[in-house]
Amino acid sequence: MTGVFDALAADRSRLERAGAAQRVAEVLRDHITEGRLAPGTRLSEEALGEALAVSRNTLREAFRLLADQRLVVHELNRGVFVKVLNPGDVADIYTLRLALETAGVRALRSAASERLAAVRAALERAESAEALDDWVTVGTADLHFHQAVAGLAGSERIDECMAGLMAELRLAFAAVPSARGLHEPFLRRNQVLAGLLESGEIDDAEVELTRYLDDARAVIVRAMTGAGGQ
Amino acid sequence: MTGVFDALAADRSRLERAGAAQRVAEVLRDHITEGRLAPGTRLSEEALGEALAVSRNTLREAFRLLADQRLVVHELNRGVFVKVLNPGDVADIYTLRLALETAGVRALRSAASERLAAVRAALERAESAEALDDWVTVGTADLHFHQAVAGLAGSERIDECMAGLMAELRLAFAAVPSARGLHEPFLRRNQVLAGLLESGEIDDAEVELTRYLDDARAVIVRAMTGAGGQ
DNA sequence: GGCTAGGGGATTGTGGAACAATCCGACAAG
DNA sequence: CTTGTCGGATTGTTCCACAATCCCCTAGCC
Repeated sequence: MTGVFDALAADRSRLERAGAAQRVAEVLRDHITEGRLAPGTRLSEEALGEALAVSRNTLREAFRLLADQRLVVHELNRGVFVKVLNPGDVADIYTLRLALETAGVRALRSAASERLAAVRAALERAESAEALDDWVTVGTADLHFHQAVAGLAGSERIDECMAGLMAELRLAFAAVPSARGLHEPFLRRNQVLAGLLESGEIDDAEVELTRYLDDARAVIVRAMTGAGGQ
Repeated sequence: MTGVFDALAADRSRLERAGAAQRVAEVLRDHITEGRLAPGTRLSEEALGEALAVSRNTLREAFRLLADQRLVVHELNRGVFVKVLNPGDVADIYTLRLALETAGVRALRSAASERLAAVRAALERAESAEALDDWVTVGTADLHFHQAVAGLAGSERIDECMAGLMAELRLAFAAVPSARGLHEPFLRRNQVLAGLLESGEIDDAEVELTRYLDDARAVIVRAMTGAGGQ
C-alpha cells in the first residue's frame, strides 16, 4: 500500500490552498498577536471589509476562525472585539500549559529523537536572538521552545492546543512594557530544563517545569495588574 | 467586587440567546454524535439548507463551528464531511485525555469540594443506568465522569478541551456495535478510581488512570479495526 | 439633580441571488 | 492503459435587502 511517495504525502498540507476567509484570519491574527490591534478594539464588519477588500460574509467566516482561537470574542448583535486577557485567563492558560508540557516531559523516553532536537533548536534560536538584544525574537523562540516540549508527546492535538495557547499568550506579552524583563530571567531556566531533558532526568525536569510555569505566571500577572490591568 | 449574584452569573451562559448558526450547529452536532449521520457523509449546503430552512450563509457559519470541534472536516471546494476517525486519531485523543485527566488528579488537593462531588454524581448516574440496562446512557455518564475528573483542575480551558474531546470520542463509540461490551468492563474501574480520589491517594489514582486509558484505547482501536475499519 | 423611559441612528443577523472558481466523472484520442 | 478535454454540479465569494438588536441621547418625571 505505502510506496515511494510517502515523502510527498507528508507535504500534502502545503498544497491545500487557503480560502479567502482563512487568509483574512491569518492577517488579522498577525496584527493581533503583534500588538498592532489593541485588546478591546472593536472589529467593525463594514470598516474591515472595506480595508481588506472582502465581503461581510467572508469576514464573518474569518471572525469565526479567530473566535475559536480565542483571539477575539463575539458578542451577539454587538460585534467582535480583540480579546482582553485578565489575570484569571492567564492563570487558566498556565494550568493548561502545565498539563500539556508535563505530558511532553513524561513521554520523553518514547519521543522521536527529532522532537528533542526541536527543543534544542528553539533554545539556540533564543540564545542567538539574545546576543543581538532582540527581545521580541527571544519571546517568539521561548514560545517555540515550550511548544517543542509539549511536542515530545507526539500528539497532533496537543501540538494544536499548545499553538493556540501560545497565540493567546502573546496577547498578554503585548500588554507588558519590557520584553526583556519578561524573558531574560527565564532564558537560563530554559537551558536548565533542556539539559535535564537531554540527560533523561524526567522527574527533575517535571519539577523544574512546574516551578518555572508557576513563576512565569506570577510575573505576567504582576505585570498586568501593575500596568494597565482593570 | 463579588456579591450575592454569583449564583446568577453562573447561569449567564443560558441567557445568551443563540444565533441561528449556533442552533444549527447544535442540531447537527447531536445528529453526528448520536450516529444518525454516519462518518464520511457529505453535508451538502443546498440539501441541508433546505432541510433546516436556513440560508447557505448561516449554514456555512455552522459548519465552521463544527469544524473547530473536529466533528466535520472542511475540504476546499469539495464541501464538509462528517469526520471519519481512524485508529491514529483515537490514540491521539487518548494521549490528550491522559494529559488533561492527569492534571485533574494532580490538582485534587486544591480542588473545590463540589468538583469532587461531580465525579461521584456522574458515577452514580452510570450505575443507575446500568441497572436499567441502558448502555447508551452509561456511555454518556462515563464521559461525564471523566470530564469531571479533568474538571478537578478547575480550568475553564481544560473543561472546554475535554468537552470537545468527548464529543469526538462519541464518533468512535458510534462505530462500535456493542455499547455494553464497550462500557461494562470500565464501570468497575471508574468506581475504583473514584474511591482512590475520595481517599486522597493521588499517586495510586494516577497510576490507575494511566492504565485505564491505555486499556480503553486498546479496546476501541481493536473494535474499530475489527469491524468497519477503513 | 438623578433616574427612568422611549426614540433615532447605526450595526449586526439572516436571507437570497448571482457569478466565478473549482472539482469530479465521462468520454475521446493517442 | 494512459492522458487530455469537456460539461455538469458544487462550492467560494460578492453584493444587496431587510429585520432584529443594541447604544446613545434626549425628554420627562419624581
